[in-house]
Amino acid sequence: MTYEDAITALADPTRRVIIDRLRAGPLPVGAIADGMGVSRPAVSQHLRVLSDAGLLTVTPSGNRRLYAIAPDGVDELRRYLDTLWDDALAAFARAAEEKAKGNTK
Amino acid sequence: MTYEDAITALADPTRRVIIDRLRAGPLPVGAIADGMGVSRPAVSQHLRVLSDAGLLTVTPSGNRRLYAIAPDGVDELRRYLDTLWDDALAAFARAAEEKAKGNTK
DNA sequence: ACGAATCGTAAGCAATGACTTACGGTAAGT
DNA sequence: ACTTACCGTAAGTCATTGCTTACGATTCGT
Repeated sequence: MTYEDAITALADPTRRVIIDRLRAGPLPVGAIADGMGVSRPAVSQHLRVLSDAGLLTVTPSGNRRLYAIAPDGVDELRRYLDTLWDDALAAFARAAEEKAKGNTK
Repeated sequence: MTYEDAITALADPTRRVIIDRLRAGPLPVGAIADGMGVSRPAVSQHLRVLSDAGLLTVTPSGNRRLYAIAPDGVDELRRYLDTLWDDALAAFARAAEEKAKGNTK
């Protein structure tokens, strides 16, 4: 649910492939696993991790289960990186200013 | 150098603590490691990973080495999440539209 | 010039995690 | 009803990786 879970989930290459496959829209597990190089149970486990991290939503549809990217989960991680970026820029500017002040030579 | 290295680097909790300590500005290794619960060599290894991922810059200053957050590296990861967020929103809107169209009953 | 401080690297170890095969459970088709 | 399709879970294996201790290299202080 936190951005830490999200970033941990996205750290795995296989899970990023799954996310990429869902960029165009929701897919059932079989379609996701098809031609991915890993077994379908492995994909199921990854889907579980991504769902727990809040990055995916599941909607059972009859026999199958449709997975889709959850914009809210992505946004949470996005906001963390925004604050990190702001702080980094501020620190960078401050360091440049200090350096300029110290240039007495 | 890629966003994949960056996200892998940020997946570790200890490394996120290091990043947090650098938000206010550059610090030498000793100051980063002080009171962190892990040994200084461990911090050095983490700094190496973060640097390789393009998230930190190193500026040797005499005896010490100052580490600072690299805004460019953070921005690269930020842009990846932005595109992911855009696609997720578009897919979400499309799915909602399809659902509305299918509501003949 | 000599000792202390700062830091990176090497080697070894233990824990985490990603994968496989096997199985059970529910829905769809005939 | 019975078979087939779709999916999650359990147990076990193997590679990855984060940590520690030990060591070497460079720089500062006196």
